[in-house]
Amino acid sequence: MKTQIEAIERLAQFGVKPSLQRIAIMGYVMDNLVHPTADTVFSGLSASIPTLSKTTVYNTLKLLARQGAILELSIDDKNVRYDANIFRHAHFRCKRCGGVHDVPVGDFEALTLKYAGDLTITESQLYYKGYCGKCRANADAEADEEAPEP
Amino acid sequence: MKTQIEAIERLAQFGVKPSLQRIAIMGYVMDNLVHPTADTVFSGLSASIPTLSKTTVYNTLKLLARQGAILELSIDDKNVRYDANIFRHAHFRCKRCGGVHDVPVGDFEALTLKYAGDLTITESQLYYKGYCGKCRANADAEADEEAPEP
DNA sequence: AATCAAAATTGTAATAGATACAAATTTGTA
DNA sequence: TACAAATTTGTATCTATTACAATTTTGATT
Repeated sequence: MKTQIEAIERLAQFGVKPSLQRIAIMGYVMDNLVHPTADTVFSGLSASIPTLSKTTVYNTLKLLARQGAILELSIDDKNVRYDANIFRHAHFRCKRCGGVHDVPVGDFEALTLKYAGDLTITESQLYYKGYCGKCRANADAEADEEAPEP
Repeated sequence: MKTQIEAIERLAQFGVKPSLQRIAIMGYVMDNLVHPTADTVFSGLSASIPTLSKTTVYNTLKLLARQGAILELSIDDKNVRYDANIFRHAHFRCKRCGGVHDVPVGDFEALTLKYAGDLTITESQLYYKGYCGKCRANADAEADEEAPEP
């Protein structure tokens, strides 16, 4: 982990007491900005921390999200995904391969401060869905196979 | 169901062949704009259609969403929710009671037409999270009990 | 250093939403 | 009426997540 110190700092910044496991989990999410699931985090760390429990990973990720140290994404129907990039940005999910990508959005900020009736808004997420370049190409190729154009 | 004809029309509009079950499911989602889950739809219909299978409900809702006749919301970590209101609007989820509400958003439109690199965007959803009025009040009351102010 | 309570971690068992799949039924057409 | 295609059903299964009790670690106090 190249950001161990940063992980500890991030924990401190959001009021989370640093333990071996918490530092490792925070560090993993900061190092792997591919929106990992709890299972991915567990798999990635269990080699270096053989005693690590999956429950700890689940609990810690939820704790970190609750404290605001990471983002919890619900863009994936199946798995909750986590993101250490807490700067305002949107997410895209390919409906074919399931890959989740960051999408910078300029005026997202304008939409996030709204107050709607008696609802107190604490966070906001903008999700896009569609097809990534690779899957787009594959889908086109398959469509050609079904109805070949001479 | 007061919108049976509208349900059939909606199915036709999005290229879904009407069957007894599909009409009922489409109609239920149109009549109950509370973002029901598959289980809610099943419970709501199984009285009037005793033979209805839960698998049919899951499959049909997925089909309707795929065809664009309804929206599939992933705002709830636990359950997928469905919305027959296919006009552009945002959603709010209370982190305490789990209730999902509609939030009209004016310039959401501006964010949805973006094209990001090689990503082909087919849909976009804006989610807000926080506390609804009722839960906000309850949370405040509980906070007072813990640290009473004389 | 020794003690002890609080906090954190672990492991197992259970829950529940969703899906796979094959059998049964319905539909539409020849 | 016959028959293939489409739809529905029911059961079994999968898997992400949580509950919970036991164990371990931490940190303060003597």
